[in-house]
Amino acid sequence: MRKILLIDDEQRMLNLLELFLTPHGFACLKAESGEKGIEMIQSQQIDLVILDIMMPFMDGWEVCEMIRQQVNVPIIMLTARADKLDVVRGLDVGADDYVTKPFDEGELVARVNALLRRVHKQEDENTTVNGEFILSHDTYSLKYRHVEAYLTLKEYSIINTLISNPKRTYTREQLLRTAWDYNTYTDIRTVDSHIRNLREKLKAAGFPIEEFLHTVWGIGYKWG
Amino acid sequence: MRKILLIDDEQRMLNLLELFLTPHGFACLKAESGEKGIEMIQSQQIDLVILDIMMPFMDGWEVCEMIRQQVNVPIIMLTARADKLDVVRGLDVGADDYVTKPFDEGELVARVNALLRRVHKQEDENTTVNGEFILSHDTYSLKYRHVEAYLTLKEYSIINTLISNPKRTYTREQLLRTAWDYNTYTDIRTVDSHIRNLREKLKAAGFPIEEFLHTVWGIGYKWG
DNA sequence: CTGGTTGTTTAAGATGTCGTGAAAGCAGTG
DNA sequence: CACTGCTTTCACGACATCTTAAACAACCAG
Repeated sequence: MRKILLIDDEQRMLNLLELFLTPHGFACLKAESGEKGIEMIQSQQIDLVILDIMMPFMDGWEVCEMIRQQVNVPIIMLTARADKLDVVRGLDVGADDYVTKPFDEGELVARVNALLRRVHKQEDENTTVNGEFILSHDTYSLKYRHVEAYLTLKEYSIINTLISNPKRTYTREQLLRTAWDYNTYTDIRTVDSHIRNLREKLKAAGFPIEEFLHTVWGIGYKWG
Repeated sequence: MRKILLIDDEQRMLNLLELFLTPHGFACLKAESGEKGIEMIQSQQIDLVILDIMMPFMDGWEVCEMIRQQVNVPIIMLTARADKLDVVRGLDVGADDYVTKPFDEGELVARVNALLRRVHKQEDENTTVNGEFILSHDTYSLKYRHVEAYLTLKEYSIINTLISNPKRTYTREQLLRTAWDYNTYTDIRTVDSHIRNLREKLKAAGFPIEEFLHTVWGIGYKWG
């Protein structure tokens, strides 16, 4: 079930949005200020944000920008008028779509669905490198030309980080941070072990892995 | 200079778009059909696509979808009416933004710029640019006209210092301080060795490095 | 031209990092 | 509780990078 965070200072609007969305199988979380919304984003996994532009204290632009600095969640902005300048500014701070008030249930749900579809589609595309590799988040497996290799949790985490940003070198530190809990004190060289296992496993599956999973001497590892 | 590919079956519209964009420093390429547009995308580096929806043979939706299967270039769609269904469908096939006809120069340019900024934001944040040279802090590499040379840690540190302040001459002393730990007593001549390695490596990659990485006799080294 | 100073090149030695193998620690399963 | 597979740790040798030293070339002043 997808979780949608609603941010609006008007209680009425929060209720309306929830009324529209819940029947279509979305779980709604409500925040009546930008600050609270940002807190909620930090504390839990949100699939999509609907954000009002006109709010006291922090307006929608600021909230949008702050969210973007932290996570890459899709954002739909609520605006009173369909102003072109608004749209341009929204693109600039990283909004993904707009809904102008007043809106009906059909339009809202259509846009939410479209955006979720787009994001998840892109996600699938993002894990496709060189058109030949596909990392599947459902099955924790890496495919190369329809040959599938199943990965363990850590192997998956590591390669997910690396493959999401090809060419970028990650330090062992950084890989630890993304694949392990924050306060666990695991040996830094554990990363090496998993890299080793990955190489072995993928080579055994017949992948040309040595061309993609590289060691960057003195720094860490990279994909591509 | 950013290259924009315009795809529209009407010659008039192609010319109008070009007329609007060229004064703002964009290089325009024109294709009067989806097929030709896709060909051009395959054959060269395009920064952004402007795509008409209403076209004979292949319409904008199809073209958009096909482009997306190949490259991740940002796409702006041109639509006759501001239909909400169009927008939703566009999001679905992977368009990034819309412009409705008729449009004026200001709006078009604003949207193009906004989209380019959004796309290149990430890239720009982690790089230092000097003319045609791009030093990437994620990949520890130096690019010159799309040719990439990977650097070792020390090489990277040194060139990072130099390129961040072009024209400024750094003494070996200063370079040591920025690239090495404070309390390490390394020979001052080590800097020379790394400079040498840099020159060799970058020359081998075909960079005109002798025009940029200069020795300042009696003092040290400088970039530019 | 000459001697002293500074920069470059070369090559060999020191350092530190990486890959490997082996084994212990865990966690889940039947 | 034994079995299995995943995760973590550790130590050794190999080797890329970094450092040092020394020979050599370029530069400058007088």
